Amino acid sequence: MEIENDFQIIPSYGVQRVEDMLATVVGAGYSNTRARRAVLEALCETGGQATPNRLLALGRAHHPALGLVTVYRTLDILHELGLVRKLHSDAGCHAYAPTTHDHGHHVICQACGQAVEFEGCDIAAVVAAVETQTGFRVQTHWLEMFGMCPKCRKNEG
Amino acid sequence: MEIENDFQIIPSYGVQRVEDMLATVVGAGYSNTRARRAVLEALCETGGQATPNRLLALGRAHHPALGLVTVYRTLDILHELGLVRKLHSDAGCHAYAPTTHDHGHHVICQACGQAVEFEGCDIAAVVAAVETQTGFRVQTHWLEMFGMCPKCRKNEG
DNA sequence: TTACTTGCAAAAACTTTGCAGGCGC
DNA sequence: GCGCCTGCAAAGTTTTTGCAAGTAA
Repeated sequence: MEIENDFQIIPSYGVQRVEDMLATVVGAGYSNTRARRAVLEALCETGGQATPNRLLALGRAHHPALGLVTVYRTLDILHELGLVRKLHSDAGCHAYAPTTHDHGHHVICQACGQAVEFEGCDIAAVVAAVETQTGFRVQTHWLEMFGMCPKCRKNEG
Repeated sequence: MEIENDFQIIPSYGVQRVEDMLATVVGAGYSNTRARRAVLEALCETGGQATPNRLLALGRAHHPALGLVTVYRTLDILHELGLVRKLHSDAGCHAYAPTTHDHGHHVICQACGQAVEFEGCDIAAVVAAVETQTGFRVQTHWLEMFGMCPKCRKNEG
């Protein structure tokens, strides 16, 4: 199996490839344009998350005329198709990360910002406890973890 | 025990009272001002969450000259003192909710927007699985649930 | 009285909308 | 060539900053 880039800690959880995402976009009836390819390429070079502004900077390496508006519009499409998720933190809620699993949540490195999706979030017991405690009926949830990625832990000794 | 308002589903998880929050603010060395009391009162009238703009509208009932900037600055202080948390959702990340527990997360009604804090989020097993899966060392996490509150479920029959 | 606070105005940051021209198919 | 797509400009939102006047202690 081919390693895509530095950020790929565990191959099976690596960054989704540009071609796969592009195929989904085209399959949904959208055109294969230079600007959209540039955004997808940028997204795959980010280490797991990026703000629209950062995607613009990275994308311009592939397509110098790329505009910020197009980044936003492309992210809308990718979100609609389930190819990206929005990440949230107290530091800001402007980052997007590529999706790699059906029911995915992210763990984010507090040192370098790398975001990796994990699977198997089994919190049924917690949900049941909350329903009993509050009387709510829980329909969906949202979970994010923050810590240190393997690389940053190694660099800290 | 006195019921504070409509939004208090379970007494022990009810809205924190203005006086308690004010005592904490004053104890931290901040002045007891009319504007700050107005924001605290607004916060306790919201049903568990509100945006700065909504707090401004509610707060002006108590202090007509209240300005939006002061709402933001007061929220900063309350956040620093751990008295409010920021809520996040795909719909937007502009809402704040009063804190009622040490390690709190919120469950939010998708119909009326009410937010209630719950305690006892035991996700140690999930954290351990994520650490094994990704190689990250998880330091903190963040969890939010979405569903229907008792009142809205009743209204839907 | 003194220092902290406030509210206005303005700026900054982020996101969306309108539109004429360009590009994919 | 037709119609989707793009990028610029401008507008709309949300949040922060500067500052003179006001208020708590």
